Amino acid sequence: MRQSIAGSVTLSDIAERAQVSTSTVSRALSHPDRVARATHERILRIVEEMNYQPNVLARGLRRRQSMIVGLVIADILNDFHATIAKGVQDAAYQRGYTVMFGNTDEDPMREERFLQALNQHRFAGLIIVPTERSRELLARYARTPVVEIDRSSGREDAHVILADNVASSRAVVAHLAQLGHARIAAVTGSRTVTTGAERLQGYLDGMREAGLAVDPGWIAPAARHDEASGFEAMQRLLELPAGRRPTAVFAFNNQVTAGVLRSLKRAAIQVPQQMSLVGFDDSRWAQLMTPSLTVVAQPARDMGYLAAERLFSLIANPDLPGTVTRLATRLVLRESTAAVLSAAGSSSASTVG
Amino acid sequence: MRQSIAGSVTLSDIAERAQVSTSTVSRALSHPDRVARATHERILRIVEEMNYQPNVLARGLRRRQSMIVGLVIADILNDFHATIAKGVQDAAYQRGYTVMFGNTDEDPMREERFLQALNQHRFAGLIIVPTERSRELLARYARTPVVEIDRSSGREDAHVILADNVASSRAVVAHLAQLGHARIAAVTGSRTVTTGAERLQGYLDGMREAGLAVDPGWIAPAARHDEASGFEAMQRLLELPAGRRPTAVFAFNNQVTAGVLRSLKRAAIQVPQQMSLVGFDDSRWAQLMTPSLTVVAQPARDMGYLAAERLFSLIANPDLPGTVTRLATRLVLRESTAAVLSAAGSSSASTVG
DNA sequence: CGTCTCAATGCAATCGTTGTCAGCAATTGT
DNA sequence: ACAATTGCTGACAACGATTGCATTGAGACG
Repeated sequence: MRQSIAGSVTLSDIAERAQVSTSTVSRALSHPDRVARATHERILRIVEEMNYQPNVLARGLRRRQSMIVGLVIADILNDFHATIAKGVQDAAYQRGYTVMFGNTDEDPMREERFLQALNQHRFAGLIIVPTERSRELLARYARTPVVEIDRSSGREDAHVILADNVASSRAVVAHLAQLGHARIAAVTGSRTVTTGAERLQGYLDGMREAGLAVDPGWIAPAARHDEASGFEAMQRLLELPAGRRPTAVFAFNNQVTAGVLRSLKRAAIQVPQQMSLVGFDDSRWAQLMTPSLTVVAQPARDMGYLAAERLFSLIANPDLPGTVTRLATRLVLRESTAAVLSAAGSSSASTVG
Repeated sequence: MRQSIAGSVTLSDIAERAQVSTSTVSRALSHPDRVARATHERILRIVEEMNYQPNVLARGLRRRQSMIVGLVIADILNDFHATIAKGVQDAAYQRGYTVMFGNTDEDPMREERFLQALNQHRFAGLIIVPTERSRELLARYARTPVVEIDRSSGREDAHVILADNVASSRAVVAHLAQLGHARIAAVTGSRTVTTGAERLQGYLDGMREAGLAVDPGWIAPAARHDEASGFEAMQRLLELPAGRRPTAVFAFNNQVTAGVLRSLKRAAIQVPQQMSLVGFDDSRWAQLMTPSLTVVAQPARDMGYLAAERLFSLIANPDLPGTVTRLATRLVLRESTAAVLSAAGSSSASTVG
C-alpha cells in the first residue's frame, strides 16, 4: 500500500471513507468513550490505513493552545544544561509534547525574543533556568504554567526543582577537611543567583562545622559563569602569599572548573599533589581527565524529567500551589583530591603571613 | 502602559482600533507595498502599542506551512552535534524560523516519531545528520526541503554539507609520519556511514603517501559511535604483539576518542610518550585534558549555519538542483602527539613478533 | 465631462479541528 | 403503550489569519 503524501490526509477524508461526520472522527480520536465501539474501531482502522496525521496547527488554533513546551537554558554546550534538556525531552516525548529549546547565552534580548516566539506558538508551558531578568519577563506570562529549574527566580508561588546545594557544598568541605586541608578556597559563581548563594552558604557552614577559619581571600568570585572568569578567579587565588595560599579549591560549576584547571595548568601546579580540586557537575570528560575530577554530581537528567512532569501536572491543573523540590546530589570521589602535604611543607613559607 | 495579557490581541483588535478591515492589517504586516503609506504607519504604531503577536498557528493553518524547521541529530550531549545545533539556531533566529530539535540516540523509531511530529506541525524544512535508516524515512517527505549534514544518506539530488574528511585524515597521517611514526592505527567508526568510509580512505591514502605499509590489525572498527566501542577497539589494538603494536592511534570521532583514552588510562600507557593520539572533533575539554589533545577541528558551527542557509534557499526555491558542499577542517596540534621513541625502545620487545 | 485606470481597501471564503447543541433511535421504567 | 432516559451522531459555528475577487474613489486622458 502506498504511503500517502505527507500531510495531505485530513479529518474529512477519513470521515468520507468511514461514512460519518468529521465530528465523529474527531471524537473517535480524542474522546473514544463518546463514540460507539464499532465506529471507533472502524475509524481507527481507516486512520491507520490512510496514515492520517492530525494537523496540530488547526488543533492548536481551535483549542487555543498547542502541545509545545518551551525550555529556556543558557547554553546547550554546557553538559549540565544539555542533560537537563534530555530529561525534559524524554518526559515530553512520552506525553506527546514537543519541546522547543531556547539558547539564551545569558542574553536577556534573546530570552525575550524566544519567549515571544513561544507565545506566538501558544505554548502550553515553560521550563526555565532563570536569570536575573527572567522574573520580570515571566510576569508577562502570568497565566502560563512555569517550572524553574536549577535556580530560583524568587517569583512567588513558583514551582522549582533544585539540587541540594547547601548540603553538597558542606559535603565537599567535609571531604577536604578530612583529607587534612585547612586552607580551602571557593571559586564562586555569581552571588546573585540562588545557586551561587546556596553553595557559598554550604561552604561557610562546612568550614564552621570542620572548625576551620575562613580567610576572606579564599572566596574568589567568578564574575560570570564562564571559563574565563574561572581562570581569572584562580589566578587571584594563586597570587595570595604562600602562607595564605589555599591547598584545595572548590569550583562552583563546570565552566568555572575548566577555567580553574587552565590556570593551574599554566602555573604548572600539580593536581592533586600541590592542589586538591573539586568541581560541580559531572560529565564524561571529568572522568577521563588526568587526574580525573572529584565532583558533585547533580542528577541533571532527573531534574529535567521531574521538571517536565511537574509542568504537565501544572498544565492539567494550573492552580496547584507552588512547590520547591530539592534533589540530593552525589559526591563522586576521584583523583583530583588527595591528602594535604605534610604540615612542614605548607608552613615553611608561612613566615610571610 | 500596561502590557496586554499574553496572546490575547488579534488582527481584528488592531483592525478595530485602526478603523480598517483585518485584510488591510494583514497586508500591512506581510505585504507593506500593497497598503497606503499612511495606513501602514498608523497600523504599525497600533501594533506596537497593543503588543500584537501574530498567531502562528492560524497563519500556518492558512498558509499550509509553518515557520518551523526540524533538526535531527543523534545526541545533543555530543559537542559536535550540539555545536551544529547552535549554528542552525543562530541562522534560523535571524530569519524568524523556529528550530525543533530531535534527539534520536540513533534509534530509528525515535527518528520516525520525531519526523511525524514535525509533519504534524507542517514543518517547512529539515536538517538532518542521516543514519542508515534515514534514506527510507525521508522518502516519505519527498516534497519537503532537506539538507543533510556531516554525512550523506546517498539520496539522489540531495543537498549535503560535509567536512573534507579525506583530506583531514591524510593530514593526520602525514603529521604522525613526520613525527617518525610508522605503526599508525585507526579506530574507525561504522564503515557504513560515509564519514567513516571517507576517513578510512584518507587514512589509507595518507599511509600510502607516507610510504608506510598498513597492517590490517591496525584498523580497529568501533561497532557504534560511542565510548564503549572505542574502548573495546583500543583494547584489541593493545592485544597486538609488541612488534605490531601501533605507536600512534587516530580515533575517528570524539565519542570513540573518549573510549580510547579510557583504555589507555586503564593500561597505564602514557600519552604521548608511549602512544600518540589524534582525535576527530575539537571541544573545550580536549584543550584542558592533560595532555591536551591533538585533533581535527571541524567547523561545526559553520556547518550548521550553512546548512540552515542552504535550507532557506531551498524553501524559497524547492527546485534547486542538489549540491554538495565540503568545508575544510583544521589540524590542531597539541600535546597528545610526539615524536616516536627511539627504534631501540620500541623494537626491544619485538622479538616476540 | 465621461470613461478608463489603478491604487487602496473591504468582503467573504478558506485552512483543519473542536465543542456545543440538537436530533434521532433504542432502551428502560411505569 | 407511552414517556423519559441514554447513547450516538451530525450540523454548524467558531479559532485567527490570509488571499482572490469585488468595490470604491481619485486622477488621467481624450
